[in-house]
Amino acid sequence: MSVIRLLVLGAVRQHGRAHGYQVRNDLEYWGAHEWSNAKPGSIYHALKQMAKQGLLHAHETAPSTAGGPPRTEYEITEQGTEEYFRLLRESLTSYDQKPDVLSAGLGLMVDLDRAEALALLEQRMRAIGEWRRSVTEYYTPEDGPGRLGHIGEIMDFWVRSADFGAEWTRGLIERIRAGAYTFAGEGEPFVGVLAEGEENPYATGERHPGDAH
Amino acid sequence: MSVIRLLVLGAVRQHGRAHGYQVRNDLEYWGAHEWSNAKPGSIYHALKQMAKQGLLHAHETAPSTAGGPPRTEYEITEQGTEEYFRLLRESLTSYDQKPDVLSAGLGLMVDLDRAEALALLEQRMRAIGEWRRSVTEYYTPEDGPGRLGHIGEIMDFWVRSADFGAEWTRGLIERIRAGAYTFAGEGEPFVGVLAEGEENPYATGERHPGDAH
DNA sequence: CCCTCGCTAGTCAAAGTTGACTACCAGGTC
DNA sequence: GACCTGGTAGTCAACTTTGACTAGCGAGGG
Repeated sequence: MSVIRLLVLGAVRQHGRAHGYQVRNDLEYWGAHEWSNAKPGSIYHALKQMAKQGLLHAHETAPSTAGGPPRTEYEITEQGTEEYFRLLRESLTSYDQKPDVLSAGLGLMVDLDRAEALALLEQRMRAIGEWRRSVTEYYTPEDGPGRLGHIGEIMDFWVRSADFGAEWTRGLIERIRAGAYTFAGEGEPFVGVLAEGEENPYATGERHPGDAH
Repeated sequence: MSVIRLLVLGAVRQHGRAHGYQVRNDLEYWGAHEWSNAKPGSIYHALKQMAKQGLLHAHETAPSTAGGPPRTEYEITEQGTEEYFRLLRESLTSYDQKPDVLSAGLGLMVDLDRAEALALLEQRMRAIGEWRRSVTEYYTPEDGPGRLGHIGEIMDFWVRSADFGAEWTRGLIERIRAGAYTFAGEGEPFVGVLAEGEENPYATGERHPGDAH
């Protein structure tokens, strides 16, 4: 499950036709550089790779109007659209502890219709529950917890994280069920990408304290 | 910050002298294959790379007693020990949202003394607080939250995750302060690695439901 | 006594990630 | 009019990660 691929496919799809730098800006607008590994190198690599695999179609265009090297524009193919929705559905249902996947799914969930988003999130709840059950069973030594010593803290941390994830998901489900946000097929969609030339209110390279360096 | 490096250094250090397969088994014993990218390829790669960089010293040994190809044993160098403690301290103090780093730190924190572990975790609390403050300031549009539409859910998720992380850390600090676990210099350490030939009670390739595939 | 199974111990090519670097142009400035 | 800054658009080499593959040995079944 590559978060970059999901994000890049989502960005290209919303634009219809986009070049690398636009995608890069969208991801920054979404804050993706903060919670995922969305860096220039990864983005351009993903575009090229997915073009090679037929998920995107590359158009070589004339050198840009505003300086810089000639740029390549990409369009999503039918195969790419299928892959996009596959990744998006997976990001919302699977519980894999790495929060970047879920974040990407949240940013793009409105490309689904409301009913499906709800169904996927319900499925997520079940997945978390099953994960929790299997892990607590599996890692509890016969002579009770505590037997693991400080290693047990790791498990405690996972399990409580899973509980937190479930609780948060439940809240999200309620908000969506109560009518929050605009999903596919519900009129004017939320504008999630930057138009050509629009400035990004959140774009700075600023670091936050506590960031790992 | 490479989790693999931290884990591998920690495992080699506890053994005194270890070959790749032993390290691999320790990481499985710690459950690291569940919450980090500890796979054979990564482990062997990290060993080789760190040997090249002088963090480990490699001994070529005779073909093993129990079949298989000739194996290489590694010992940690002084430089490697420094790097190990640097990574370990960083894993406990820095807040980077990816839970694998913290998990590794938890598994290895008893290599520090109790006072230092507590100080580092207090530092972690402060880092989470600063991170939270800077992010909520920075990403709150002038016309109030909600302005971000569903994209705001991503931020809500991060911020609440940070709160959860802080709360959990506080609990851990209390347990440690109350005398839980055995830290460096406090007598018989907890046995965190498998002796040669000891079987691993948690070793199966079993998948858990909800795992991403 | 042969054959398969599973464990030990690891390799390798392909893919992905990182961080630093390039080149070009516009606009201000000394 | 030379220079410097900042934005646009992207490349590249070095490194890391992934998942599938290899090869040897012992135990046990037939």
